[in-house]
Amino acid sequence: MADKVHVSLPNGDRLELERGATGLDLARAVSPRLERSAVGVLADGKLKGLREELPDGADVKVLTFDDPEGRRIYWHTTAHMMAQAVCRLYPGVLLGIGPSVEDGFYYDFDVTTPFSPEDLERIEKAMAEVQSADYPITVEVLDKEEARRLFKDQPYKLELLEEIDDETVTVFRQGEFYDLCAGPHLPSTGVVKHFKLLSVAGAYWRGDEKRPMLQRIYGVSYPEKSELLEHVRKIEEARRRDHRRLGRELDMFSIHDEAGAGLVFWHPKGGFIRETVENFWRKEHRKRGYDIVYSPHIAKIDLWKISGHWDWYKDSMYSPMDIDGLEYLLKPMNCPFHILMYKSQTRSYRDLPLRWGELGTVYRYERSGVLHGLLRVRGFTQDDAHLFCRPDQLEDEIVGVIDLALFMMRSFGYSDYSIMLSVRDLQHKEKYIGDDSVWDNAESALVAAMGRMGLEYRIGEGEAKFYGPAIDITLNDALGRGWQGPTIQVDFNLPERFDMTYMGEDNRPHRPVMIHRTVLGSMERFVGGLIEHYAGAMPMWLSPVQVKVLPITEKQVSYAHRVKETLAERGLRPELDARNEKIGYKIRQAELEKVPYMLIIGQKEVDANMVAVRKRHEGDLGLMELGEFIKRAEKEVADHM
RNA sequence: GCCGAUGUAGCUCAGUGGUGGAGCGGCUGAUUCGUAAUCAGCAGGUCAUGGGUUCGAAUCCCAUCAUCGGCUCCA
Repeated sequence: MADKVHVSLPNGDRLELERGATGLDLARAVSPRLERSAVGVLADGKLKGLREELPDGADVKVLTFDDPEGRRIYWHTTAHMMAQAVCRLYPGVLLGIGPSVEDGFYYDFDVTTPFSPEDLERIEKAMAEVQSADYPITVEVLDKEEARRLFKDQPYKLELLEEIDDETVTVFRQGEFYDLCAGPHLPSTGVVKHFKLLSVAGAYWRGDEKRPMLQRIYGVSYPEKSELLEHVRKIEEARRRDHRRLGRELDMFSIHDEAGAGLVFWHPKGGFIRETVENFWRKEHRKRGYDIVYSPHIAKIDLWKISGHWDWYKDSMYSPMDIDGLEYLLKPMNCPFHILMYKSQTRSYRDLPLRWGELGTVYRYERSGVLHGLLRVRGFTQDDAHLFCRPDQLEDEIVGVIDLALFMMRSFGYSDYSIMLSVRDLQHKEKYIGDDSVWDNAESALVAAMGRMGLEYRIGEGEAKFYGPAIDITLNDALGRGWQGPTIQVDFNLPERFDMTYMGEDNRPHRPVMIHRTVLGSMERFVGGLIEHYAGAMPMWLSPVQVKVLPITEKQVSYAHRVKETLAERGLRPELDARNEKIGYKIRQAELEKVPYMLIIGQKEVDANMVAVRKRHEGDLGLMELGEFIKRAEKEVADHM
């Protein structure tokens, strides 16, 4: 047997190492820097720890914290360190699971008394001891019987153990701590440099609300202190942008105990934003061949029995109300109404496609614990639309919807998004309604549509609902956070249930395809998202107040008033602050209100018949003719800046 | 709905069993001021709601409602 092994690096280089060489040896051979920053290895696509032996002939990549997989190893080990600390402080604690997540890690514990924020500090201190002890992290392979004995006092671990198919399992040890874990992990606990525990919350064991509630501690860790500080700064930035806070401070909306949780009151300023969004939405839909319809807020329960919603979603619908001895429901969605309208006359193949949009207000019962500002409410207005088309029109319609969706996103300043196509699980075709060929055609129409538009997307196999494939777009906002954006859902079910038809060229009835789609989601959620995206500083076209006219003393008030009138006549939205306050005070207030422009009017401006322009966040732009400022402002409005 | 925390003036918060406070905001007055807070005075509270313990409750106990962080859920 040769005493050397060879591995290939990502850049194509081949490297010769002693047989038995580990990832750590490899990193050392490449560079001292890599040796310091290495956290794991990807060998032929499989994650390995740095202490594991490298297979001969493998394609290997040394992972650092900068690789997503490397980060996960780093965080996973930090989770173990936290568990070790918790075990030291709370003897008898039962361990749940402790994985890495998107931006950090957590570990679930079953403890008699829940953790308090002060406990987190104690646990951090104990973690620091684990860190400085720099325990080597070792792995051993046990057969299940040995593992059962090892974890005899850890019922949650025993449960996990029974679900593992292999005959053997791996256990990772660091100091006195050991955990059932697939790994991999860092070579020792000293590798983790900077960590912080962020929050504690209840979480059901295995996410099942019928199982015990465990205490989950979330945390994050980084190799560099500056990265940890940046992480904390980002959390604070998110707090600063919270639409609930900004919504109150900027007088946009309110929610009242007296009226009920999850029910939104739009104040004039928030109402303005919503109105502007809605008007823009209507105009764009008209341009693209949509008709706009209206439907009632309540209807007989039978309608939702036919649609199937009553069976599926009874628990999140409000109780029926009795009207003349018949049961009526507050509508949780608009689609049955649009279907009734469709069926109000015989449709010809020549009528299709029909595109009907509605800003439809719906009510859904959301459990009390999930309500959240504008983002999760009990009454909301969907920017709903239903398209009814022939199967051969599906692809074109999908292209049209995606194009509209992306146009709308761009118009509101979202340039970063990702797309998912949800299709059937081919292993379980029986779960889906509709013929195979209908599904095949629809799925390939969606694929073709995205191909035509040159879009990149992920495929979510088995993610489709039982009634049809879908396209979902996730937006990333200014902080890089994901938001649910446009959704496009093909539906084979409702046309069937309502027996919708159109007369074909062959003079026989055919089944139309139905597409549900929303581009903004709901007005509540969308405006809430906009507030956070722009941190409350809305662009000109969406700003309820665009210009604050600020006279320096009483002497300039009448001139300032004329300036304001002129702006208003040009269709801009000015406000005059003629209060008896110093100019610094008025400016400060206008800045806090996030008004895009301030026009400061002193004696100098009156004498010169000019205005001094100040831009939000930027400061003094100097003197301008009023006409010049108006041109600038109008351009900004038109460009959606 | 579940676990935990919280609820005091419009807002942010102090007040741990003995006569409810501050700053900001509001109102009034003075000041007439040049790019992020002028000064003074005044008003403003069923201490979330309901019950209980106590001579006495913002404070201790119970219930309810709501909010916050998560979990679960989201047609």
